Amino acid sequence: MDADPDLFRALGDATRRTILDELIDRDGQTLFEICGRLTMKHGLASSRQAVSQHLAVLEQAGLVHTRRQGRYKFHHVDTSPLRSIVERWPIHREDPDP
Amino acid sequence: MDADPDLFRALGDATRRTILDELIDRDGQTLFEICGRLTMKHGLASSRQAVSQHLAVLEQAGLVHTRRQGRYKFHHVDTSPLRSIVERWPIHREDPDP
DNA sequence: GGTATAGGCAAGTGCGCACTTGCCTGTCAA
DNA sequence: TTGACAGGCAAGTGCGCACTTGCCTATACC
Repeated sequence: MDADPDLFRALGDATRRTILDELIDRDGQTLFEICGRLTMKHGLASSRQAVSQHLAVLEQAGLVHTRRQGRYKFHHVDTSPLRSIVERWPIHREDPDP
Repeated sequence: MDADPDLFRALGDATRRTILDELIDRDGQTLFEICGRLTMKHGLASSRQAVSQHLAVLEQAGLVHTRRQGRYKFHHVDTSPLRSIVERWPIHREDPDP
């Protein structure tokens, strides 16, 4: 009945949504880069472990894919899971322009 | 930074998502109708108060509008708030058809 | 009027989840 | 090899949230 609870759970947290924003602004960041930008640009004093767990949730939802390279792990966004939302509840137009 | 936390909070619960499904299947239901259909069709033994609180969250998110008529209160879906999701994170195509 | 129906309000409870704390693994440069 | 750097794992904690419980208001039908 409910397709993917992981997707909605991932979107349920404000910090995770900001992480998505950051990854769209600059794709392929590492964990420490994301931590830094969250602190600098958004004033979110999130610890490294907190962000790491957030990224794990985003990855489980399929919104983020990871790529290992040496001791670095790059994170890439994938917005395609969001399509299931608008497919489940089609957005009817509000007739803004006559 | 974060436009509407209410929207994502509303979508975060599985019962609320099922309520949206039910209201799309049959718009303008009352509280008791929704309770009945949740129990019958989905096996969710949700109490009246629980569903009432769910509807309040959905209404606060703008996903449900209500219309009073006598002692009845009809609930109507409005999927337009979902547009902010795909506007915030545009869905790029996965090239499914070459 | 009286009663059943449809819904609302508010305090209390249990559990999931975000976050911390502490320690461990693996990679690169000196 | 040794140290710094990038990341992982697991147990513990605090709080928000879904749900219950109990009682109250208002509309409709007899």
